[in-house]
Amino acid sequence: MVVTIKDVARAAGVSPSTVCRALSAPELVRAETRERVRRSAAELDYSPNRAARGLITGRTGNLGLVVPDLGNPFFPGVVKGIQARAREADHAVFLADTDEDPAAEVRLVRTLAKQVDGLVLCSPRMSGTELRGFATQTPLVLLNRRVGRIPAVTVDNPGGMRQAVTHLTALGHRRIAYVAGPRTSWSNRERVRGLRAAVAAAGAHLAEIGPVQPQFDGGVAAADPVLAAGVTAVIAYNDVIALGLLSRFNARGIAVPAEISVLGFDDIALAAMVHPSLTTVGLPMESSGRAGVDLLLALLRDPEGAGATRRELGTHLMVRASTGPPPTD
Amino acid sequence: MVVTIKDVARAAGVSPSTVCRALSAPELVRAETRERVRRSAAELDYSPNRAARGLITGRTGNLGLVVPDLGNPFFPGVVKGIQARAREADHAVFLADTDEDPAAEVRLVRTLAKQVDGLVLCSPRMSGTELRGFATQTPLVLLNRRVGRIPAVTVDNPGGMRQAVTHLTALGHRRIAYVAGPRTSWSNRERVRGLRAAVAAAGAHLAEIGPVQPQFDGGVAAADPVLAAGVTAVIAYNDVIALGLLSRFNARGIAVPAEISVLGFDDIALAAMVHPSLTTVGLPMESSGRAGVDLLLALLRDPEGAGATRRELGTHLMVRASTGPPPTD
DNA sequence: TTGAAAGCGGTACCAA
DNA sequence: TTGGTACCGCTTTCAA
Repeated sequence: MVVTIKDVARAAGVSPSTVCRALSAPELVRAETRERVRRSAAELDYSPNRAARGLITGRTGNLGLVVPDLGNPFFPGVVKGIQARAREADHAVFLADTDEDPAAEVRLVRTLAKQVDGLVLCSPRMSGTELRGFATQTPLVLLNRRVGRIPAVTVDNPGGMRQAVTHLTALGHRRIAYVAGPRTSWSNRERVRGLRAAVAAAGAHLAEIGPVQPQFDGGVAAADPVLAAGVTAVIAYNDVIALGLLSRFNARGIAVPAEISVLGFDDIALAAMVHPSLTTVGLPMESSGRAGVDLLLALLRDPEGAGATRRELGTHLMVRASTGPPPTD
Repeated sequence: MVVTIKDVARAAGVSPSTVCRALSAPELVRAETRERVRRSAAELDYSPNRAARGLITGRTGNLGLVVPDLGNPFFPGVVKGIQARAREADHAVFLADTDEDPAAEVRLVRTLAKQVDGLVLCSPRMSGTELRGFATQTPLVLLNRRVGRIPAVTVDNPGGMRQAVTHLTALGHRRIAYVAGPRTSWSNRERVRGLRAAVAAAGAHLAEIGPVQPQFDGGVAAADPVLAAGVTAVIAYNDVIALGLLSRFNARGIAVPAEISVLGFDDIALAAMVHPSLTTVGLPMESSGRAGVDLLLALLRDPEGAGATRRELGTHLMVRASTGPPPTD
């Protein structure tokens, strides 16, 4: 059987109340008693049942994290940051993968909400209305999405696109393609917005392909339309799509970057491992996670949230081997 | 505020007991009352607090999952399988990443154990003694590790190595290198064992390199020693190491597979995406996860576990572009 | 078929 | 400084 507070109380010859105090408000207990209780607790290897505690304090010491798809190498980075920061603050993290299913997402949020102090929703797929509903019931922080006044951590997508376009136009590219991610993705909309502005400002020409699934196969499928568009460079919604492009170009014998330059977004670990290595816009994945937890903890301390409820983080271009000057023919 | 069973009871004009029954043992409630309760529950968007329920039933409907490092692309596959199977059985999954830290692993298991019905520990790093201790206190299933009689799901590592060696020797290779993973890894020990036997049976020669970190950089570091060993083929502990090998070979201008064949282990999604695509021993990652949950659920139903407590799953060789005949000079 | 009451493992208040 | 008691949200006897 699991050891409870009563077992410790009996072993130490005190009441459960005293055990509770000795462990969570030591200054209220006589030093001698405190020590006795602590020894008993240690001997019995006691640790309080957080769920039971949460029932009365309203605080479980647990955070919930919901992500759409752990298979997308972008998310593990965020998860790492969140876990690290949460652990520093002595909170455990419960993680749920929704498998890109908005309905499952709603169910999981509902289930999790009861057992945690607050939730971090990473790139949530559910509707803004649903999100607003949850936000009124439970402390909530969004990552990579903005909905009303819900606390959120985002990255500067337009700024990233600006850097990407500056890089390409400096190399001499004038005709650029974009392979779009899901229409429902907030990040995709932001990236398109920034891209159009940057391309227009540079007086270059933009060909928009897609949307495609933000996966390897999406990139494979987009490769031929990209070539048909007669561009000298292509920017993908994310790195995974870019890898699909590279693969298909390779299969068709198209040299990268000699014949076409390829640029990704996210800087997943993989981007540096493939050949040619992928030029990409790096996002601060771990920092995003940490910032999300910081916002959530602040929200828990001060539920009315007079403090900052928004964070926007910068991006940085990682120039690698997949981009170069356009062909000179 | 969150809606509780009392709110539903009040709305439906019945007692909390009746609400409880109407939702979890419908046959005990008159049809008319049952409907009234259900409508009220739906209107108020009520869902029971699983932690509170767990306090009394001893069943939370939650499973805990502990993995060493989500950044290793091997684990998300397993996690997917576990989540899918758990969801079918109406269980939520709480996932903790230990960041490869055995001490953190112990802490997390202890914290999680109180809030879940049982735990799946994926490739646990803690000592066998500690594992045995936990196993007596809480329902536990191990993935990729065998310790005493603790229920476990493993894959046939020696069998996978046999397939790999058969493939290489059939191509004509006689001198093969192995880049080893961590000495503490149960899987690595099993793979080495199978490999030595298979190489000996084929009358070939084996050069053992490492151990190295099971990461990209580990593979990069191992590449030069592999070449120095004068082999015509190399098998890596896992795909990530193999990718590091490919990268370094490429940088040194060594053609794969013309000059040396490279073979991985795991079949992470990435293996098919790189160029040249990676021949590798595929493990049933999702099935492992599902099987783990199955074992755990069986254990919960029948704690004495008269049933099967072990599952070993098969492996399958994925022949791709990174292996070919040895150079003919 | 339904309700009242006890209790799961804790914490918090009040009184001693 | 300590113990008794009530209660968090829910389930489960036991009676009615």
